[in-house]
Amino acid sequence: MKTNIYHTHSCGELRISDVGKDVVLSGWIGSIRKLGGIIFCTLRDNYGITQVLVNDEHLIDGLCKESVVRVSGIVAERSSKNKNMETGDIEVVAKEITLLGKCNPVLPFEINDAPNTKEELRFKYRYLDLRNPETHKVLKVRSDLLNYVRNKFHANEFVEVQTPILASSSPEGARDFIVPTYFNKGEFYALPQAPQQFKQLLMVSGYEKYFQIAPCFRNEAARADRTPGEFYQIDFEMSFATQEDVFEVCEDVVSGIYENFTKFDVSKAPFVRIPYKEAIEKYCSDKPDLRNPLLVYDVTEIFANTEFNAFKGKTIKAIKAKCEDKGRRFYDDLSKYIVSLEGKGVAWLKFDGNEFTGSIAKFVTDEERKALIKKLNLQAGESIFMVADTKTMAIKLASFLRNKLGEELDLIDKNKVIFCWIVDFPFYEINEETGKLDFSHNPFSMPQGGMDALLNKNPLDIVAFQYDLVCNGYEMLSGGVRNHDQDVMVKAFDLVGYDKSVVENKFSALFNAFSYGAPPHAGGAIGFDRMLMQIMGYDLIREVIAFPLNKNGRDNLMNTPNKIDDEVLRDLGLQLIKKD
RNA sequence: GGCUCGGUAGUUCAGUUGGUUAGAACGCCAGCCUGUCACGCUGGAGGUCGUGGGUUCGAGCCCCAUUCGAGUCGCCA
Repeated sequence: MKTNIYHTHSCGELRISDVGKDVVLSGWIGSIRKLGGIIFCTLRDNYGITQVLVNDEHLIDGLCKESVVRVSGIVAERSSKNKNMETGDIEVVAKEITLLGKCNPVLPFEINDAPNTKEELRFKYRYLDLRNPETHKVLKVRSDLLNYVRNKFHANEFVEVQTPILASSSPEGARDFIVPTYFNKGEFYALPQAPQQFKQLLMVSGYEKYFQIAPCFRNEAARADRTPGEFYQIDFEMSFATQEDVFEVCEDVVSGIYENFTKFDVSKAPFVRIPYKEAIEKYCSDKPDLRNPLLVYDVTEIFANTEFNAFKGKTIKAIKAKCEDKGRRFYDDLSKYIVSLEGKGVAWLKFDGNEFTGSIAKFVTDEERKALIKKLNLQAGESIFMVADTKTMAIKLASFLRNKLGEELDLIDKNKVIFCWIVDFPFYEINEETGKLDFSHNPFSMPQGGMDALLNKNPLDIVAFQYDLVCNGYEMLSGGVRNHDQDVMVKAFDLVGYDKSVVENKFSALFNAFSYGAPPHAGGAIGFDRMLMQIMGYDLIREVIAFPLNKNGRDNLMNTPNKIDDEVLRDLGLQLIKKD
């Protein structure tokens, strides 16, 4: 703490050893407790809280809570100490109190109670919200995490490069934010959805190891765990590196982060690797929450000859769980939940060790019953929950059902953090709308087997060097070994019906660069905000962002976005279309 | 774009079958109080019940529309 006219100490540092010292503190008045002849105030700054004893009422004339003041006085030992405060052994006996910043006595909400206030109001007055010590801490932890990550990558010889914000549309699949410009009327920048192409170009430049805590922009709807508009990724790329090399770096960084920033019981590296196909089979999800012990079974074959109409010709997924104590209501609520996701409902069976009871018990034949018991290794007291639909839909619904059951039956240990790598994502898939072959993820990852696989394998059997790091059901990282070979790239696009000219034109920078000697390279990007959210135990990503946009992409503090003057529009060569 | 939930005092909320002057807690204001730390006690002020229409003798409550906010599906690596 630098001594100046405002302070000799911070509000968090005075201790019993400082008793007798003349001190000056500055900060916000947190509370004023008048006990007649004496008054206790708390003074709060960035570093802590100190109690101020005021013996003369006139010293605080005209002051109210949250006023900013300078207090000079003498440190004294308290006659009644407060063990809950770091500075609780002492107090500052005020000699002089100067108002530095006055405050309206009626605040939009109480600072102490800020986290319990309606989010809308908190964010409109975010500067007040962030005064609350609990909320205040978030941005400090964010800062520490940024620092940790930077140091970690620098220590591993990664070069930090800032890639353009004013860029052109990148093929990530989301909609772009478009920026008009005065210099080139009728043309637009796009804010980058990720620095994907730039970082690959840096590999061609020979930097070998690149990283950036990169702002990314996607013009898509928000969720509790997804910001609208902008977010940050820990983006990195390595040349002459394999998938295993990437995993090693990530496991080191991620393990370090969780060890240093959390008290969770975290899975140890190396993290378990699960092929995409297996993840879909066992969990019906490519981002399974492994804290949840429930597995999904495919029972389509068992019901191949069923008389139950809702099952006929459908893919049927089943989950078994112990829930003897649950009544009819539990099963009905699950069914409602599945219906809300556009499913048909949940078919369920209770098993007492011999017989089934439940919604579809009367349709289950003796043969089907035996097959179910065998396949699911069913025990007395367990129930079976089933969803039947088209294959895609059944998988989706089973995934939601698995999560919901895990939550409702309290099967998820909140103190655990379990990481896994989902690997071997399919390179191609059939586009459900067009019925044609399409890329399943991004077209820049390397198909396993390279040109040989593209030429000789069934495209739907080709898997990519494409991987996700999943943690407790959240996708924390996504990456791949990139395709750096022009010929393989052209062939990969050829299989989905794109001519060489499409690749040349659409991704000209990268494609051209690869004709001048590109090293094999691989990398990924960690969702920074989402990881911080989890580290700090929040369910809302907005909590860990300084000035978050709301669900609709608005900032009611700064009134963003807003209309611009007609004159500005004209200068940009833009015209608005009036809505009907 | 769909579905669900919500908007009542500065804040967080309650408000019964549609029925007198719309309540509580916290905060604010005033007074009392010399060891509080969620201080305590007494009193007071504070409301266009999101907005607009409708039904009714009568609407915070019922109906329609609209707006704002949240969750979720679609979407989004």
